Amino acid sequence: MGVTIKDIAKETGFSVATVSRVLSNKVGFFSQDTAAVVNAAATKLGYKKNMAATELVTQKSSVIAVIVNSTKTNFSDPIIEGIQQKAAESDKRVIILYAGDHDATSQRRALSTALERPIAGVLLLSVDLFEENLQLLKTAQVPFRFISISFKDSALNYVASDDQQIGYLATKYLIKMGHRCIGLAGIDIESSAHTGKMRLAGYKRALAENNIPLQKNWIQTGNYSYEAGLLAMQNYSNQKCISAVITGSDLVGIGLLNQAAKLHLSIPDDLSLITIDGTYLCRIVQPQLTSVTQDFYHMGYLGAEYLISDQQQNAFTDVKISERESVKKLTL
Amino acid sequence: MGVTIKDIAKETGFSVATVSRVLSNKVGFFSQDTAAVVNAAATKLGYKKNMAATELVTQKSSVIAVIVNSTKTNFSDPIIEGIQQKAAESDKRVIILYAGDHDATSQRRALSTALERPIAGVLLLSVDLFEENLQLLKTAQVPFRFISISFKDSALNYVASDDQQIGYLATKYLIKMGHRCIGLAGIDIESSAHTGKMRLAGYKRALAENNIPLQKNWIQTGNYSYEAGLLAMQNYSNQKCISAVITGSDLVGIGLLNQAAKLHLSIPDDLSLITIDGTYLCRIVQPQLTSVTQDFYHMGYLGAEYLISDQQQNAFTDVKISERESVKKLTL
DNA sequence: CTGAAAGCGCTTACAG
DNA sequence: CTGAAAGCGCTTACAG
Repeated sequence: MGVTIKDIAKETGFSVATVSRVLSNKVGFFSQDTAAVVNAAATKLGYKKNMAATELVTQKSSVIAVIVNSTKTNFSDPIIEGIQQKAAESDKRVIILYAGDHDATSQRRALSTALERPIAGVLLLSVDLFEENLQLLKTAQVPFRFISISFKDSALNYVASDDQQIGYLATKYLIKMGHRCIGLAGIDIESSAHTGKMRLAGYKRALAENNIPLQKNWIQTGNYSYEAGLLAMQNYSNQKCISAVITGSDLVGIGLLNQAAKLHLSIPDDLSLITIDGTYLCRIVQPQLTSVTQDFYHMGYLGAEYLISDQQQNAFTDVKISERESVKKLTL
Repeated sequence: MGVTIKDIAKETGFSVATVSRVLSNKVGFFSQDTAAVVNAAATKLGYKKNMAATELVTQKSSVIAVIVNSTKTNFSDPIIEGIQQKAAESDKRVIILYAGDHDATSQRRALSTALERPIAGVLLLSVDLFEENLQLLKTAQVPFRFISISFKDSALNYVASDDQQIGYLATKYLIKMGHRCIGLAGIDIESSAHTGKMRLAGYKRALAENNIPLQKNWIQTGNYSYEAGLLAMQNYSNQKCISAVITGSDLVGIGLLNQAAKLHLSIPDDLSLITIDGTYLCRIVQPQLTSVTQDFYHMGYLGAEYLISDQQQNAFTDVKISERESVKKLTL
């Protein structure tokens, strides 16, 4: 339908080969005069290159497919920005595919959409791939890398935060602030959930190092959602000992915050809160939430960089404590 | 690199034509026996169709490109879900392109990425296209439609909320609740900003119908951001008359809410708030924000439907008042 | 510097 | 029901 190089060839009298050469700027293969004529014709006719054809013949593509969970969490945006930045620097394009919310069918659909055309690689943003879909990806002969999710077996490449360190840092910070009864809420520690288990391990390590015996019901598992936060706070409300809680995501933290208010508990006077993620949500609630902040932007940037340069090793991006208003220093 | 129909032809002894026919399920053009053999070989070899090639020859595509602003607003998710739903029903695929935040360059990059390959159409989610990029889109010979943004001139097709009605409904609701000094905050009413001007028009109409003379500083313009909300509240704080404010987005509403707290003003006791959008953010702040709620999911669904079926008319999706906790009934 | 030709992976009249 | 052949829009050795 659109105008093709054939049209330009006809218009200018040059062959399609020559037209192709100037349009794809194969320097040294055409004169400036020719270039001028061809380019003029191209803009005159409103030519737009059909990359699909180019990709077919060159057998390579400059598009990176990013698969994202349409999850309730909200940190994909800075990751994607980081990816876009790196992609722009490397002259790659990026397309984004939504993989639903832990739904095998829509996960497969997203993956197929990406894999059914030539692509430079795929980046998976905190998507927990079903086994069948992982196989699909592996057989595709396309480089891929996970972002914001890490794995036990290092067969799968990733760029993520060190979840053990996150759990450790959060706990140590709270201890430093004088807390000794510390909850951990809203994380998933089922067998396949590496993230939650690592955070738990870091939490336990910090506790152990400070000779604090872990009480069983300090841990309130959940799926990182707002509702999980609500529920966790409900469960903590009859444990008077607890003076601080680490929450698995900003939304969990906000859930605790709001449920606490309902219970007439004041944050941080009656209960301190430190949340994991540190997205903008921390700053739009009252009180603002202190957080272990992940460097999502850099995670995306680095993930794209590793994918593009075909590096094989994994990487952890930095995390840091962002002190805001939800943790109270206890003086004994 | 991957396995092609040629490989399957070789493997099975059939011609590529026959292989193609069974693989793309041209019923009636092959026997069940043949199909069985070919399909077996396909799965055995791990065949994956190269849609780029298919699109090249058939001159059509089943992918819809969705261009989104990587804006601070957060209503794209339900819109995209609606699009995905309709796309799945119609056997279309969807790819998403980020167009930056009102940045001409990254807008063009997103558009080019979409337009440089065969696509079924493009959907633009509240992206305010620069003139040059609009021209690019128009010359592409591809159907397109805007979502969540409407236009004065109906040359451009859209599915959106009726912004005039939004402004009108919000104002009327507040009046019904006994308010007569009503602010309007965080909207953009510059010359090119149709959305803001329509909301303002609705607001003015409701005021006029109730014989309320509009005071000039009731209107605090802004760019729909959290910061705009903060600033607007600051500006309202010396206008004791104002008893209620309509905010241009949920983030603006939250900005007002938090700035009010800083000023020791209690919502809704000292000031009522109704916000426009009604995303999940309204439910995770305290008090929960009453809103004029837009039907983003349906907006996406309908936008995709109109695009696919090539309808030319515009459409408004429903809006409704969701009563929560931020508006107080004034009894005179 | 330029053109004719082959080919990327697929589809589809046309002929059998 | 099946195959040979042309062609989608491009690129790139090869020859000049």
